[in-house]
Amino acid sequence: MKKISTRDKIVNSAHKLFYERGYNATSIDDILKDAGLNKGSLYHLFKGKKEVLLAVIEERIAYNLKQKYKEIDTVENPLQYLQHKLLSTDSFDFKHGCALNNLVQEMSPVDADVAKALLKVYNDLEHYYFIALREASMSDEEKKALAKMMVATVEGAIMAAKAAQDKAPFIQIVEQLFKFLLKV
Amino acid sequence: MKKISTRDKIVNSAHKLFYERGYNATSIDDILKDAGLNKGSLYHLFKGKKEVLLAVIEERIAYNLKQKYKEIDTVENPLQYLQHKLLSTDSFDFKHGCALNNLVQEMSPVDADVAKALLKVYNDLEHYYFIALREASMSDEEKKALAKMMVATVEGAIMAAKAAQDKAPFIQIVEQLFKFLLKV
DNA sequence: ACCAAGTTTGACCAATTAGTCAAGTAAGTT
DNA sequence: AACTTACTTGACTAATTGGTCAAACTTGGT
Repeated sequence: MKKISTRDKIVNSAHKLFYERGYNATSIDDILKDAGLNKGSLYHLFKGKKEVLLAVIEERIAYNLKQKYKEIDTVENPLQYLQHKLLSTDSFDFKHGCALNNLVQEMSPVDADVAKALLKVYNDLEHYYFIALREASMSDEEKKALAKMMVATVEGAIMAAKAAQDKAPFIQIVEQLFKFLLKV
Repeated sequence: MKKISTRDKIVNSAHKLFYERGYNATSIDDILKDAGLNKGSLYHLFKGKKEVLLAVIEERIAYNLKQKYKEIDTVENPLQYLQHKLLSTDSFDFKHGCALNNLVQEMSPVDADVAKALLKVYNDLEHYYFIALREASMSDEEKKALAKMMVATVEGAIMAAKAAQDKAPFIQIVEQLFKFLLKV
């Protein structure tokens, strides 16, 4: 039974609620209620709601991505590893989609600071896909372009699942994508 | 100088603002201010904010999609036509992304009625891509799966452009996708 | 002109929003 | 014990939220 710092309680609750409801639809009071804290504690630690969001992006979303793909450059068959990671059952929550994607949609056009933080994570994501292509016989430029497309397809697949509120489209699209990759 | 009905003024303003800011971030007062109308007019014509959203989805987003792709089953080279439509400069606003996608992200997990209306449009979108594949030498099942993947890739490309707040990633990904399609 | 239906006006309401702050408590340092 | 710093409490504010409604205005039919 380790005790969780006040800061972590806030960032955890904010992460969860921003993911499930979106940034605008989550109030500070919602976060505090979920975390079991009072208002002053939050404003003692953060300048405001936006700073909480930046912490969520940098300390949770970026971190989770790193945890998910950190082994990809040591693994034997990285493309297969990637496919397996994507299709493993708890890979993502089809109902709420991709935490990164969700925030990009909602926030990137609206706030430059947030957009910058999100773009950094997005670039990391593309980089992991680039590494997954290291065995492929093509130039680095081509790998980069292909990785970009793969990320787009997977993110689009998550969105398709969200539109249908059903995981099936996601699986179908990812399988189609990898069927494709084998041909090239 | 034709005069626009009150209803159309509301739906137009709502469509624009929902697209630019999102549903939750747009207040009824914002819509009314943009439309130059008073509160009672809106509540005379609509039950509430959600009904305005449903009108936007069914009368604007679905309609615009239809307008964009209605010629695709008569055109000579439908795949090339699709590519051209996607890459034509005013095809979409990279800053705000895809109106359909945006609403799916924000609303589908939260409201079943809205999710249903959005899914219908999403299925139409996939159907247009399916038609664009009519010349391809494969079974209808394969075409359907491929069309699904193409939609996902294009939607993901829009999201990549939104993340970067720059149209370039979108163009790159769409080009990569069609380069791919030629190989198969 | 008269009437009834459709439409518009804008003040009003209760609830919620992000953010403030003076007062209190806990925890370490000497 | 005395003192200082870090943290927590929760009442408060000003603004905004979606929604209501009685009164006023248009409009078209007779």
